[in-house]
Amino acid sequence: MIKPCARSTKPAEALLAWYDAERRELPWRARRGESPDPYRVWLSEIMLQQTTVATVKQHYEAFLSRWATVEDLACAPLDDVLAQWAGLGYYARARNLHACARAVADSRAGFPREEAALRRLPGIGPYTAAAISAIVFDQPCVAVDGNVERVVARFHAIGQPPRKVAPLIRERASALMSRARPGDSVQALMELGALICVPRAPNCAACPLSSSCAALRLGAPADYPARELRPQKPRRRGAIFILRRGDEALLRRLPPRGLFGGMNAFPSTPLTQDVPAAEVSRFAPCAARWRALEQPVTHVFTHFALEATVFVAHTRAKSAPSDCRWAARANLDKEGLPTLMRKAAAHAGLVDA
DNA sequence: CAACCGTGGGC
DNA sequence: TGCCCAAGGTT
Repeated sequence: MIKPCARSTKPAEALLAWYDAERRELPWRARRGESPDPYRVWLSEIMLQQTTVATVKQHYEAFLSRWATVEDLACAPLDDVLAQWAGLGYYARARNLHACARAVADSRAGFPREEAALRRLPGIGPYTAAAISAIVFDQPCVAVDGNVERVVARFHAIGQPPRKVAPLIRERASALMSRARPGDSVQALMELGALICVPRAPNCAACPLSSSCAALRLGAPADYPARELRPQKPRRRGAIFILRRGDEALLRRLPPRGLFGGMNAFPSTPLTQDVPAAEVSRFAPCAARWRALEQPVTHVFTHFALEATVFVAHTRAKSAPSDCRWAARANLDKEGLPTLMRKAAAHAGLVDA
């Protein structure tokens, strides 16, 4: 923590007062006067990585009721955790979540308090380590997420993209925190970014920091933070192969890592490569009378857009290619599918959209 | 360290 | 519609 000069105390206090009055009740947030549960906060922080509060709310309660403690989660089979995670995206998070639960449960000491110790656990990076240490254990850690970057960049009218001036952002964020209440200070900064200092049209009239905000003084709060140049998103083509055996079994292939790593998936062309229609057939899992569905499925990932033709075929063969396995059609929902694969299954009339 | 890794919603 | 953004981490 940076020792504050007298002038920086004021915005920090104003921010805390605003937070005390306006904070949302969230499923993972301790109520006033109650102490936070490390497991609940950790689980929420992992889910919230690059994921909106609205989306997390749809998955959080079900996850928590299925595994109420970190020990419960540690005992669960990884496949169950991945299935429960289906639809949330960034599936490496689920594998790291499970590995982290096992590490914490094995330690017999619960979650560590210190930022450095938290940082060593799988799936916990700089932001999450600081957030957990501050929120759960009220340690004076500075957690810088996208919200905090935006609030600080505006408050100080910082012209460079946040990634290029990370140490400065961190120092300025620290100056906006109260030494007396680190956990609430961290949450207050993020809450301000989520509710008031929002990306497009910030509600400066309702902002507790407006009287000292440099970007507002310049008349252009929405111009901060500076945007990074983004390369254009490539468009890729490919195919997804759904092989049916009678009415009850479907062929699956589980990518070991990378895109959809560990997740239930149908055989496909390598989706991270562009495969023109004329070349997709050589990626079919076996020879069969493949029928292409009329409309391709489209799906937009973070770093590329995909248009995939869905092929369907029937077989009576009981054997499966070495890297594939047969799985019951009835288990599709229970086992969980990534959204792209769910789209393909829905296209083929196998599940509801 | 830049690339990779999902998904949904807002405008 | 296409782009931006969301409580980022890993390699």
